[in-house]
Amino acid sequence: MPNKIKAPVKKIEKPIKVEEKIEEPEELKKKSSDPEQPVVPLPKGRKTPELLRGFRDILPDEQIYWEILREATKSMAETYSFDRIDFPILEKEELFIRTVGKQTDIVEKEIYGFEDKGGDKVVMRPEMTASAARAYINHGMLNLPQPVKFFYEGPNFRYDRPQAGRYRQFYQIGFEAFGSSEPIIDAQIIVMVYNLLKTIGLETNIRMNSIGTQDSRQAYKTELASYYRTKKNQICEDCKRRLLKNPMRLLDCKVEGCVAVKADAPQILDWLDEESKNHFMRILEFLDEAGVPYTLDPHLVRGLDYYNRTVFEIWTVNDEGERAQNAIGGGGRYDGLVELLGGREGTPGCGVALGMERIVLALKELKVQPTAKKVDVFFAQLGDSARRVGLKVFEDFRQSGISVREAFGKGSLKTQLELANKLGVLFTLILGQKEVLDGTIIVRDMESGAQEIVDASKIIQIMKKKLEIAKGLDTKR
RNA sequence: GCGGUCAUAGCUCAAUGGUAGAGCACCGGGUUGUGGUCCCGGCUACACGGGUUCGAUCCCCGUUGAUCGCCCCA
Repeated sequence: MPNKIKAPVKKIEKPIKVEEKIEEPEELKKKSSDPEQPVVPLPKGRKTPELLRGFRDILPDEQIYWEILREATKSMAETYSFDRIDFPILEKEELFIRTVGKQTDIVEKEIYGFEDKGGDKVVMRPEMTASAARAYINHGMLNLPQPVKFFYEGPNFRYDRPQAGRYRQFYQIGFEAFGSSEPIIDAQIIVMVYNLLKTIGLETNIRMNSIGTQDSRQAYKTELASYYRTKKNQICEDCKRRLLKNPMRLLDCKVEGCVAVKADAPQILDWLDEESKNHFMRILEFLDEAGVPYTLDPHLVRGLDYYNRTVFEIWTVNDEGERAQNAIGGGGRYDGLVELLGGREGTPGCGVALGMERIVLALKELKVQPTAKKVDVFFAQLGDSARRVGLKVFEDFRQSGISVREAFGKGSLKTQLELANKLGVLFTLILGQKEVLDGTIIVRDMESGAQEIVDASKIIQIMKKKLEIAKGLDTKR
């Protein structure tokens, strides 16, 4: 506790330092750092540090879309009983090597990692499902009523080449359910996400596939590879590489020759074990029932090692643009994950991750126009005495719940009215020297320009009444 | 990691081998304390480095960044 009291005291000193910085940047640099160390000169002509590649600021203009998404997520999570959980950004490297897979691109070349001062190999998380499983085990959640369902939201990091909707720091929303292998769980997650996106205005299609169990998948891979080996002279260079590294990816190739070869390739669905096949059929039945549009995509393979059985991706429909066709989300079942991390044997799980910037991008492209929040009242002031009184009046308004804005930093009334106009407020309150002395406030109706002088002590009630009347007339507000 | 395209003010875009303009935005003004129109003024840019040239924003090379595609993924 004593620490908490001390902290603000220190902070008070800070603004003074900031001012010094503005006046004498060179001086301060020398003082603040080690005097032995020469000041590193900034590159010529570049006064401002630049954004790191693949990183971005999410500006106020865009926040509305993020808010819409977060709000919808929260309410959807509530109705489907997913509880909020947050994980640290830094995790042990081991966590992802064991789960995502050492051979995957994510781990092989996209990890932001370093050794910390204690010698631990740490990484900035490239995804969150592994953390979810880790948390499930760490906190003994196997003792809770199953399934245990969480949702989370936060940044992930992958050192990848930036592209539209792809950043090195990207935000995901995830839903995970541990402890049930019922196909209804898979279906419910898909239905929920589909509806979540629908409520914010995005029409999607789910691409569905099942990759069976480890064993059945392995058998299929072998079969597929041997099929392709016989056609080796007909496929492209990339595919020759895929054949060695990741045979399932062969089915993704768009090169003409390869497409022809693909037509006769063995299909994974034919290689599924009975149980997986059943599981998959049940899910599809549920989706049919729920009216979720989906497409079977036998070529869909997810890049993370922990998946088994169900895999799916969420795509926006009606993407006429030339943009890279990016899935806005993906997920699947990961029945071996918990066990892989040392949890109880056979603990099943299923989840989904949504790419937030991709959703925001889609919202923007589909011209989903978020309605800006309306402000009802603008508070204008003139002169110091008005400011002093105004601060209090403004606070009264805030507490009364009336949406109000101010510009105490501005001097002229003209400027303040301009601002009020831009905000589209219904009324502007004007408080000047004269009004302070008289104990009054001017209320200006912004539509008509009519003004009225009212008793300052009753201003809140008066405005409440006026707003009620004004809004009653204009149903749009 | 590989390939294509691109890089002029905060934004959208001009012009030019002799160092740059507009619109919007922003700030100020059009006499004392009144917005939505109008008028006036101000601010801010040739991504960075090197080469060719008497001289480069413009031509060439490199770097960085953006964008599109491959790979992969959210």
